[in-house]
Amino acid sequence: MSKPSPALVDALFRLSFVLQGHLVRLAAAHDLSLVQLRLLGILRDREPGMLELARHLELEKSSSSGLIDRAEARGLVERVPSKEDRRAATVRMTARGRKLARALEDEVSRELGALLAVLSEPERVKLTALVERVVERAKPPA
Amino acid sequence: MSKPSPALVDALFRLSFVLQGHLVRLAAAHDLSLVQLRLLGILRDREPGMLELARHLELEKSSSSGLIDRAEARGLVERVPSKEDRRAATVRMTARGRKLARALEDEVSRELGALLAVLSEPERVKLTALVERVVERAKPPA
DNA sequence: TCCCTTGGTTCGTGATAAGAACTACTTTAG
DNA sequence: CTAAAGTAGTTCTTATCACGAACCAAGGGA
Repeated sequence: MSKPSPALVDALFRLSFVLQGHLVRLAAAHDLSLVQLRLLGILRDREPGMLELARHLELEKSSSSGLIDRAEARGLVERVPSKEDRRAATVRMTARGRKLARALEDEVSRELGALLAVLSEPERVKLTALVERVVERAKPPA
Repeated sequence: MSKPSPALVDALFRLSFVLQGHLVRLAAAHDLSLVQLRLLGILRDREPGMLELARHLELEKSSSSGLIDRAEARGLVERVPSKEDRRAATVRMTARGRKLARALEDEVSRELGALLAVLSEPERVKLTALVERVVERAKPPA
């Protein structure tokens, strides 16, 4: 359980604030909250029910209900009633939502690209590998 | 302006969500919001005025006013009237706030330590260097 | 001195999250 | 087959928190 160096802890948190800051600003530019942005990210490759969605976003189901209300009102997602279970519905992105998600993804990677330009390609590869191993370890608890 | 690989973008954002998630949970365990946590972080080595503080936190001055109200009510910080300018006051951490900040810092680095244990010491050093260069570049725009 | 700027606070409003209560459907135990 | 228990979602009330506009002093020229 050797403590990591303060420099590393500090650098990582600074990085995380920088990244989140970018996300928040970019989302805001499209009138989205950070949670709505995460929602779009999640729906990119999933079509979860409310409950599952709430779990992903770490929200109460009542909160995600409201979240989807708002997103649906803006035409970004739609509730799809389940055929098998008449209580359930899944949430799916609309074409409009998908387009917005794609645009955001683009802007994000453009901005991040500017930051990462300080590193050489081999360095970026190395960084990718290191970070992936760390986040990998973070998954299990979830 | 070469786009970074999606894998890297993805890994970095995943990491940033993991880190922020830790912060949020830890802060919540002490009944603090993320912003209050950042406040403590900022006050560790500064004694800013309201306006300067708002800038650091990217809040409106009215918001930081309320923020400090709440933190002050909990005895974590105090407003120190400026001697030179009778309008102004600076915000300073109290002993109680400092103690809490220290405890949080400890918990944070303990949790992060568990994550970073997947890397060897040389790898951590490498990671530190890479991340520092990236965040360094992020500073200027601020 | 008069006016403009600056540091802060107050107040009203809006967004969002939690939790409890409720509806409707499914599943399970007898 | 039916009653009881569980599950998926919604609704409603409440609390937090951020913003913006209005406001109050107190500085600082000209």
